[in-house]
Amino acid sequence: MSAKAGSAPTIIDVAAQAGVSIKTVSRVLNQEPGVHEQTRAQVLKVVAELKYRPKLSARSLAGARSFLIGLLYYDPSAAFVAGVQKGATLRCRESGYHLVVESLHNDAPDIDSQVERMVAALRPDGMILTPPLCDNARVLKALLDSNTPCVLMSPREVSAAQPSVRIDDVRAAEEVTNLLISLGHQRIAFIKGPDDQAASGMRYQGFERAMLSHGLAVDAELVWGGDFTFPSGVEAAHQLLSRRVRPTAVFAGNDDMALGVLAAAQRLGLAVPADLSIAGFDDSPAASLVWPPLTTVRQPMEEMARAAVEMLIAPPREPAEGAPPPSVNRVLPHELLVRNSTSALHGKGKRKT
Amino acid sequence: MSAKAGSAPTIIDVAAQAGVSIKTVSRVLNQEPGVHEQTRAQVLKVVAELKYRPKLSARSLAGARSFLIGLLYYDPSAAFVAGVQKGATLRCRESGYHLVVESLHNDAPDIDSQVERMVAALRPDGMILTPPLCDNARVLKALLDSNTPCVLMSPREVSAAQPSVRIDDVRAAEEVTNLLISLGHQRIAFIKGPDDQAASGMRYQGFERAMLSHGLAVDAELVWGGDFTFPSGVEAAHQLLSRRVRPTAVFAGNDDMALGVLAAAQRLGLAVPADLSIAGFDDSPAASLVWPPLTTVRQPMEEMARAAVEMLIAPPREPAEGAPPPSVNRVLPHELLVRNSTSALHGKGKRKT
DNA sequence: CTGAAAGCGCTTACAG
DNA sequence: CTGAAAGCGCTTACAG
Repeated sequence: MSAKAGSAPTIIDVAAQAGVSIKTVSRVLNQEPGVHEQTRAQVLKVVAELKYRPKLSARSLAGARSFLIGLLYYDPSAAFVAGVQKGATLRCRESGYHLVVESLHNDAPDIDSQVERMVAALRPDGMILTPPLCDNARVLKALLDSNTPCVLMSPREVSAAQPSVRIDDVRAAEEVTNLLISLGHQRIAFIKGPDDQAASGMRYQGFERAMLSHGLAVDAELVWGGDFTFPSGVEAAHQLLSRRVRPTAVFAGNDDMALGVLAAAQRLGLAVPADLSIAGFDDSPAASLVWPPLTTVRQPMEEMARAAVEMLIAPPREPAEGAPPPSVNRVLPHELLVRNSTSALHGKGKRKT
Repeated sequence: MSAKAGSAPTIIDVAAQAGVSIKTVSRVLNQEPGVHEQTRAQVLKVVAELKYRPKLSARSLAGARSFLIGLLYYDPSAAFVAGVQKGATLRCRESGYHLVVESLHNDAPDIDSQVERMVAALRPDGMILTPPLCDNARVLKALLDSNTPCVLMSPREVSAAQPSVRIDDVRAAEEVTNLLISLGHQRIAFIKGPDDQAASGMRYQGFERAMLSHGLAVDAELVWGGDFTFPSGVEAAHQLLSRRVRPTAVFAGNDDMALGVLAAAQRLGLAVPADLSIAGFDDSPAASLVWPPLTTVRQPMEEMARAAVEMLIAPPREPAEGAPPPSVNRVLPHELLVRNSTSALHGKGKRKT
């Protein structure tokens, strides 16, 4: 009564061996209620003996779920994606799901068709979008049309209709700025990211808010528009450091640009942080691979990805009586990493706030 | 005769609309020979009109292929994985395949069971393994037992029985060393990677070979054992730079360690490359995000991944009469990137070789 | 608490 | 060059 040699056991083999119907085996495997405890134990025993593993394609074809979660990403945010992917695959594994990744080009003219083809073939139970794809209207429309649930990671706009996971970029940028101010810095330069990235504006907002709340003016001469790349950080540094009165600190909207500032400063013979404090944002791998290591903000990528997967595989149910409705827009705590690229201005020490 | 509103069209809808049997539709879609050109055109037209997309789960269940390629990776090699993943997903898309990724911990006690579960559920048509998983005996055995074809990327050992893709690490390390020697350096230090990583030994071999072939001795005092991490590069630098006669150049077995040397040198007040030349290996993202940018070796990750996918979806057929058998162990060309972290020794200029 | 039947949407032999 | 039938291995209603 055992499986034919050579081919993997099927649910029929398990049912026969356990002396039950395949429906009962299915119930046990899917943790459906209403199976006698003894029956359940017996089925589980046979499953273990036979090393039976339900075939995803059969489950997917017959049922309403595919046990597949899709992850769409666009290369530039590679460091961002690494953490996301780790958290997502681990969380998927815990629930018998699998992660299918797809690398897209944000500017591809047929990007919607690429997405449409992917979901039509795979029928994933959900999709995770990372920036800048999570702000791409054509991608979002293709997903909406195909009725695929998705969670956006750090999207530009948050709406009740669209589940998302993010950190509070404004608050985090405010904290970085407060740190610099508390170190005695007043002429603080800011390097913005590109306008088409959601984080750019939010981080600038946080910078501005902190400056104003400390009665410090935001000098337009000390705000430079970069594009989140290393070379644009180098250029920004050359511009900002040639001002009549030089800034004593530079806060770059992301680490790559901060690294550009660091490289430029070192090339110009400036000591960091003695002559210039530098802060970034993201805690990219390189941030701790330079000297001095960069003061920056860490986003909990893994945890954010886990949260995203959870929202997809266990869609929020009707909240219990009186319980608060589960939020579809989650904000996870970030972490301010104070490292050696920032220090007190001219030995003035920590200023009272 | 059109598909029921709301649900996606099936092969039956296409067949009805085109006035042929589903078998003929299947033939056209799978590019099987022996379909009248007019029939083919008609089917294709209806497919386009209906936006019909075959469902992967149905094809997979009925047929011998799953159209899924698995990518197994272990975090530390994150930078390596990014390129691999991009190449793999793009190549997969060209052939209607999809990439399922799984993040594993190389030391997990149940790693073989994790792999076994994954392949049993997914039945991928092939698997790509990156270091160090491609050298993990338990992973390889689990895959062999399940009869899943796999391609190893840069494995420690190459065998005719096991398809692989890699670069010539020995030759590349030799070239880096030759570069340093041609710049006039003679006291060249080398930082090895950990013994359990295949690349460590090969890169050291290349270093040694180049030194010996130029009549230069490999001074045991100038060889340090690191572990491919940034801190181990820092430590190596402190050790190597405190030797009675200091090295004028350091060749680190990978970029992370080279970055550690760079950071340590800068902290010690040494000018790079004027006082010390530094070379790495891998062209990690950070290698060009520091000042000076690192001289290093680029592995063509994307191309390697594309090659791996190809070996998996189009298994080598019987070679044509007289044609050379397609190699299952491909070696792709690397690229020596000479950047600013290396320069001629004390202005001695390029020495004739 | 349990099961017999139908069906998901394709491909595989097989036949003509 | 084309098609009718069976079947892949599960889940879904439905019935008891």
